[in-house]
Amino acid sequence: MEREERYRPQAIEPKWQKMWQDERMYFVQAREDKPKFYALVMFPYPSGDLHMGHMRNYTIGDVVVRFQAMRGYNVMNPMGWDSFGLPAENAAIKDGVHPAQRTPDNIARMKDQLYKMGLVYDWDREVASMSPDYYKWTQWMFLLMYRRGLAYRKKAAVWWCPNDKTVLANEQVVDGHCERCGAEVIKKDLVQWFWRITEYADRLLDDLDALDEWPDRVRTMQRNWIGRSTGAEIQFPVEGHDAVIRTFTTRPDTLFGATFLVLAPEHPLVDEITTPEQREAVRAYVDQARRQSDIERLSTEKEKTGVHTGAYAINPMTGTRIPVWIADYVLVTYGTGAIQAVPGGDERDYDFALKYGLPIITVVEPPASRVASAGPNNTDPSIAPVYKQGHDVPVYTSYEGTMVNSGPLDGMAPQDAKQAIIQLLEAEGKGRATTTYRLRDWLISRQRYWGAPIPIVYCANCGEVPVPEEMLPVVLPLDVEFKPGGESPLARLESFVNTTCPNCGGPAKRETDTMDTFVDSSWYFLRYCDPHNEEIPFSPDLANYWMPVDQYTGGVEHAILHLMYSRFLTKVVADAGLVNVQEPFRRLFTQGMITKDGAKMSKSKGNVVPVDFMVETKGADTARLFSLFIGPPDEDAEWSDQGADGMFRFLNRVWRLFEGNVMVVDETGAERDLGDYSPSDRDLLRKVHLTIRKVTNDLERFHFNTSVSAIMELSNAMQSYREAHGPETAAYSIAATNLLLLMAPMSPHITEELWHRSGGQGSVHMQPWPEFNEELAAAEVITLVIQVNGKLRDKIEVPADVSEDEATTLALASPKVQQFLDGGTPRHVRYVPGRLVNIVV
RNA sequence: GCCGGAGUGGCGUAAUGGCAGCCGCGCUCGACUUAAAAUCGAGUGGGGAAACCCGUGCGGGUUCGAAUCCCGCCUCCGGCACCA
Repeated sequence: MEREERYRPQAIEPKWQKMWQDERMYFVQAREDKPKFYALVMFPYPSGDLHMGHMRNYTIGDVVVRFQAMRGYNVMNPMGWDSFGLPAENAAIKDGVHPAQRTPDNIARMKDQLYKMGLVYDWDREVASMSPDYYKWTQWMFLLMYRRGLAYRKKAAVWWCPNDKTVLANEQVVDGHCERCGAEVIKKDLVQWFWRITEYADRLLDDLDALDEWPDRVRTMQRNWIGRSTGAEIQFPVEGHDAVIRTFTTRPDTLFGATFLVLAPEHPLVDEITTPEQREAVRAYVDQARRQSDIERLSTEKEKTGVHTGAYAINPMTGTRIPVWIADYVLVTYGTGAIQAVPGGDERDYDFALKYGLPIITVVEPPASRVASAGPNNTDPSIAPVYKQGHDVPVYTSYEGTMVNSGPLDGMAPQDAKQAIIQLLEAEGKGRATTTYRLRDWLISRQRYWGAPIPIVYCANCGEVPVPEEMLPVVLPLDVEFKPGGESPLARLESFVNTTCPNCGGPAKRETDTMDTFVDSSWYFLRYCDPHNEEIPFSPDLANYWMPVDQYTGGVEHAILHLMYSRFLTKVVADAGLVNVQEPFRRLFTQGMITKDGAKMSKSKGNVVPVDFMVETKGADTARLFSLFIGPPDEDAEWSDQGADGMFRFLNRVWRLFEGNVMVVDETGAERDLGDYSPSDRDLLRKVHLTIRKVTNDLERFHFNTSVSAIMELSNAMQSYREAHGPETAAYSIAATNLLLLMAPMSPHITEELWHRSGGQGSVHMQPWPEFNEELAAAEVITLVIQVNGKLRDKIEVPADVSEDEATTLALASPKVQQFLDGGTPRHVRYVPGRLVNIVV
């Protein structure tokens, strides 16, 4: 290599990018002679420009791909575009450029940026959700759902974003605000399309247990979101009416303590049972509840309020007449929208009972030990009974204790009483065991333009008719006025709306809502397996070969929405026999954000570090390596231009390690006897093999920051060796070869360049991953730490195979130890082989 | 309130029962240079002249030995939250 030539990434990176692309190095087919590895990074929304925050994600994915390919896997690494969605439509409204025009431009720009970062994809598998070739099959998925009874239309109170002028799924509402634009959402009664994800709630929950290569955080979030609780539904007849109020409770054992019922203000029976005397008060309360924003209403700080309907219900076990109230702390959307209030066993009911003077009965007597250990100042009713406002009956919510005042349940433990009362209720037809979920059905219709049309027509004769498969796709028309106005812009396009019924041929109207873009992204990983199939969404054989995704990488912000919808769709597709995996993503990695000036990079904040800038000034390898080195990849990290400069300096040092006549070797292991190496050769080879072990383990476990630091240590060792012995030794060649191989997945260009310059055959990326050699890594001399009373006092060099007796004798002979022994004898000596001697005096 | 996760030099971090601070940033000094940049070298937790002492959010505990394990707090981040 020319001595004077400097490292100029701009001169070498494009050359190798072109080579990887021209040689189709990462384009793959299903084959049986190699194990498969499906690597996937969440496909991006094509907003146009990528910054280093995005690049951390794609770099991680690329390292996985190149690493697993070197390890001999048949690696599929596809890329595509989540190209339907609101931002393009909103931009179109603002400046008149049609999304169908703008989006391909954005895709081209982003593709170029991915290319310049040296990211390698199988571009033959590229998909874009906006393409009719793709959304034809998204519509097919809708029909599959419809056929299986999982797609239905109903009028419901749904979340509406007044800014984006569309409905939102429950999952897209965060703290009462639109997940996308941040506007406060409101409730509207609308007829909408839903997918019955609740039917899969149990499977979605139970199968989480088997996803042991997912972060616990994500699994916990999904568990919370599904929110399964088991209990009982109990029927309370209303006095003087045919109506029966059904309540849901997780504590049916406390039924004998139910002294009133509470309905949500929106409960359908409210009007029917309210007495004339209470009509005015009830109406006022309902109005007031409706006017409140959900944020106000759901505040736990607020004092509980309610009003008596005037009606009474009968406690089915005691026969007691108990009043029926309405209160806004009961939610119409959860359980049955009605509860049995047990003030003695529930703090909310207790507060409510105290405020309105309702009766309180103790049904669970706590063990004396609990009361004693909680002490007199306890304020937590889940620990011990609490007497609020000096009332003589306490509230106590724990399961521990004995049933009292509960007829046949008296003396039982609450857990046993729970089973017993359910049996009694079921025997008498007054209730049943049941399970409820926090999870709601997935609202998939949107009143917006830039999405896949829902393939349904409405016929005056036949009613709701699914568009037959052979007539797909229902093409999204381009000549549309996309100003939103509360209904889909498609509704104003008569040429789209008016059609004929596929059933009877009579006049019909098309559904004008489009699908939530999360539908598009819930199955794209299946399409990648067989992206050009024109007959079916994907061939089951190919999907069965590639699925599941072995490594899925993306942002934790998708922990609930995208990841749960994808799991749901995969299960439905599996139930239909199209693929034989129940879970789409075997291993999940959620990477942290890169911040700049303490905030997420965004154009509006002006704190982005653009890809083009990084590539032009320091090169793709520096950008890649620094984004891996910046910190643990699952945590957020702050971008530092100075840190990136440091990484550029490191690559310059690596470059200079190859100055002079440095040759890489084909066999990366030792091809000579250990005895032929000098002691400093052996030291270098030891470092090489320790680094092979460290980097291999770290890349498997996604500890990229520590692999980079291990590689830096190796390069420092090579630098020292080179100064003493020059670069033309066998040991140095072996070190140089392994340095390039270990760095190749992370900094692919410089390694490819140096590999070729140093006589390497073929691409560095097609070489086998280096093997760790235990023998070469073994040390002949080790440093033994000597502690006195657990504190470091001395270090001695000893042969690696030193015996305990020898080590102990050497340690006791240390002058430092003698000083601390002060003439006495040690009380105790502990030897940890190969590590330390601890002397207790 | 409940459930997770995290608190270590000036900064990003490393060490998950055995040498606290690897690697890097920054900083200081030195070499090269007319000079600067680049590069290279030395140093860099605090105190102390040194021996040594102190030090991983706070308080206790287990252990020969604790950043790491246990108990009790504090702070920050994320999720859920009047969910019956």
